[in-house]
Amino acid sequence: MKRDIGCKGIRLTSRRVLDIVKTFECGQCFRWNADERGVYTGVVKGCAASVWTEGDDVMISASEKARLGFWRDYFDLDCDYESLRRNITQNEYLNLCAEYGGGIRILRQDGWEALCSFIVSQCNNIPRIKKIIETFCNLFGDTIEHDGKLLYTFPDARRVSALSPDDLAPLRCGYRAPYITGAAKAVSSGELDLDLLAHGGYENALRSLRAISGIGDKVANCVILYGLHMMEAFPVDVWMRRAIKENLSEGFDPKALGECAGLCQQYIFYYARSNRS
DNA sequence: AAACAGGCCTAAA
DNA sequence: TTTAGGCCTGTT
Repeated sequence: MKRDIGCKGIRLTSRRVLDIVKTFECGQCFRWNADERGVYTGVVKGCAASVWTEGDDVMISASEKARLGFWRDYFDLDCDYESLRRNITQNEYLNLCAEYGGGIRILRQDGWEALCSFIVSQCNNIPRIKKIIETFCNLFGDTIEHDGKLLYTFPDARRVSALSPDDLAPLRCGYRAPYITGAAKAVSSGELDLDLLAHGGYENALRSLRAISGIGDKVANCVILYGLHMMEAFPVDVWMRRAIKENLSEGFDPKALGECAGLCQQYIFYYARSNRS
């Protein structure tokens, strides 16, 4: 019912700054789900929220536990995307992608969740990725209540490190199961310190992540971009490879995009996926 | 039925 | 350093 939502929400930002449908559906995250009214509900770092659009405003209803600043950070609202976008307008194709993807935010997700999620994503499709992660949370996460409903947190690395690949059989994630438990052991033991990596530079993060079994160049770049919040990361999958080949010059180098690379990648990816045949 | 899906690992040149 | 084949599973 609409009235419930109307009274409890507070304004997060404008719809021009944050397009929730594009942001949640552009493939960077897997745990936000819309109801029939278009209200998205998700759990971030143990905190639940519902987000929706009302006229020109984006509204949010979250528990007391997480202040508004927490969600502003998650949606990267302190970063000026307009100035980032100016860096790519000189190329006609990139400009088209940027126009099409206007309102997309690169979410500042939890590093461990991003790590697991993109391990699961390899050679997989989005509905199945979402299902595997949902089962993962339902089985091994903690329960929290939000808006009268029971939700699940993403299981932390310590919890998962105590599991065997066989324990993950209900996920039906196949050969990825040992990758997940192995990564959990690396993170919970401190061998892989994601907080440290977030401040230690792109190249260092890439090297450290790739040392983990099951993490190659593509997954590592996704973790760096979505989980460690380094905008120079530029994940290239089969969609990106094709889009680049068909639309950009042979000498295209994402490094030239600098701090805009990650956002630019998201625009290209979203445009390619949205206009597939 | 057989191929493919938002890769990665290993073995082999 | 690059390339082929295999891999869990679900869908087409």
